[in-house]
Order: sequence, then C-alpha cells, then structure tokens
Amino acid sequence: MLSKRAKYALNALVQLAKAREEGPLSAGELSIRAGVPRKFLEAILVELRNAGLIISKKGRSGGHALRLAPKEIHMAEVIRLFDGAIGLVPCVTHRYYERCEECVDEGTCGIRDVFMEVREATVRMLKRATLADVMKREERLRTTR
Amino acid sequence: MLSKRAKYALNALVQLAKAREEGPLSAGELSIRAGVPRKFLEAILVELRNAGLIISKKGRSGGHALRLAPKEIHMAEVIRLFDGAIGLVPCVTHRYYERCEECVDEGTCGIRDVFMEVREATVRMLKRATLADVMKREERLRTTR
DNA sequence: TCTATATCCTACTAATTCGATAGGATATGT
DNA sequence: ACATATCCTATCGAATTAGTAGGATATAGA
Repeated sequence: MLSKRAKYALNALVQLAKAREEGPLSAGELSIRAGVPRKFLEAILVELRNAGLIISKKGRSGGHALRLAPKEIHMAEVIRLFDGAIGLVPCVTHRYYERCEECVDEGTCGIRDVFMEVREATVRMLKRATLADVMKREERLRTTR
Repeated sequence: MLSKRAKYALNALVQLAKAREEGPLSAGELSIRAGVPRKFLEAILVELRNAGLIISKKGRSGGHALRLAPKEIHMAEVIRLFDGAIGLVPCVTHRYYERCEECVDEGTCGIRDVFMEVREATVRMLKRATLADVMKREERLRTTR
C-alpha cells in the first residue's frame, strides 16, 4: 500500500495541475481542494519543492504552483519520492536495490523472477500516468457516465 | 513492499514444493532451506496451516507438507494472506475495500483509475505464478545461463 | 514603512506495525 | 516412556506513520 503522504502528494499535484491558469494556490486553499490536513500538507509541499516538482512563493499572495507542465510529471516519480522503491521486494529494484539475505542464488530465484515482471509492468504503467494523463482520464470518466 | 512474513512464507512454500517427494519437513529443516529464522518461521507455518495451505503433523517424524498440488497455490493468495490487499490504495480492492476519505468522487478519480489498472495487471501476474510455475522458472533460469 | 499573509523550520507525540525471541504445553511415532 | 515435533501465549525493542504545535522568516500591497 502507498503511504498517505504519497497519496496526498498525488492529490495535491493533480489539484495544482487543474489550477494552473489560476496562479499559485496557498497551502490552506490546497488543503481544502485536495482534502489533506493543512499542516500535514505543508510538510509534503516542502518535499515536493525540494524535489523540484513545484515552486513555492513566500509572503502575501504567495503559494505553490507546478514547476513543469503536467505531462512532464508522472506518478512513478512521485511515489518513489515518498515511498521509495516501487518493486515488491528489495532485490528487484535498481534504484533502491538490496539483496535478500535469505536468498541463496538471486540469479535463479523464481520468486524474484515473478516480481521482476510485476515491477516492470507497474513502472511502465505509472510512468505513462502523467498528471496530464490523469486529468484526461477524469475527463473521460466524467463524460462516459 | 512486501512484509518479510509474506516473503518468508513464499520461500517456505517453494521449498515445500521442491521437497514434495521427500515427505514432510520439520520447521528446523525448513528454516535452514528457506533461510528464515526458526521461531519466526513457526509462526508463519501456523498461519499457513490455518489457511489450509499446508498440513502439519505433530510428534516425532512429523513436519509440514503442502496440502495441495504446487499448481494449485499461487502467489497472490499467499501475499493476500499475510499482507492483505494487493492494490496500492484501499479504494481499488474489493476484498479489502475502503473509501479514501479525502476523495470527493471516487467514480471520476483519475488517480484511482490508474491504480485500478495497476492492480488488475499485478493480480493477473501473481495468479499465474503458482508454485509449479515458480519452480519451472527456476529450472529455466538455471539452464539458460 | 507597516502589516497581513504566506511559506518554512524544528520539534514533538501517540499509535501502530514489524521482526523476532522465549518458554513451555501438547501431541505422537518408535 | 522418551525423543522429537508442533503449537500456544506472551513479550520486546525498534522503526515507521500520521499528524500537531509554535514560531521564525519572507514579501506583496496598503
């Protein structure tokens, strides 16, 4: 399962993507739109800024806005930022790779082989899912119902 | 990420599948073959037995053995048993379904839509991955190298 | 220049989960 | 009867998670 931080971050980013024309949103406003506790959201926004995904402006009429176009930010990246590896076991991820101590021979581990496939498919799907794509999906869901 | 319990359970089940002809394995022996701490493994075995995946025989020359054929047990089932839902968010799983409180309209949530696809693909792959399939994979990995 | 309004930073906490161990009760094949 | 298993209860420390509190700092606009 994703952490709430990751899920909240995704919600917040989608709201920022939707509010692009509108200019920056304050943490207060964003916390309402994304349904995320105010103070908790603040901490998340700091991480998003440190990662270069958003730009934050201090002071009166400041706020937060996407730094890149919605099609440049994908879900895989956001999830990795907050929850680390996407793979189900540490031995199938290069970015956060770690050997399984209990494993005798990683190269011939059938379980690992399955998890490799799962990870690959998951990452592929999450990379295709940019903020722009997510908005497009919402559009489609709204109309085809 | 999977819990160690789930990963250990998978390792243990694969070892039991390999040792099928050999008769039941004791927790001690199995803990060596699967590389799992003895006492921890015992707790896991109890859960596997309660779930009907293995049969345990008490007393001298007792031990644990698969209750079903290796092709009847798949990884999805084992993971669900120990870690619960497979989906990345609670709102995309029927078995452990839970609404996201922060979500305004689940039916038109683009993020959810993505996670639905991911879950579906993941479950499909993990269901295909029976213990028999895992063994076949190991065979293939061993020979094609 | 003052002030309202933002972000930003440091700390803290309560609850839960996770991985693991200890010790002994209970069953059973030889 | 005895050696050898499983099985049951209880406990433990460490880490993680979700969330809150309070104030320092920057800044646009009056």
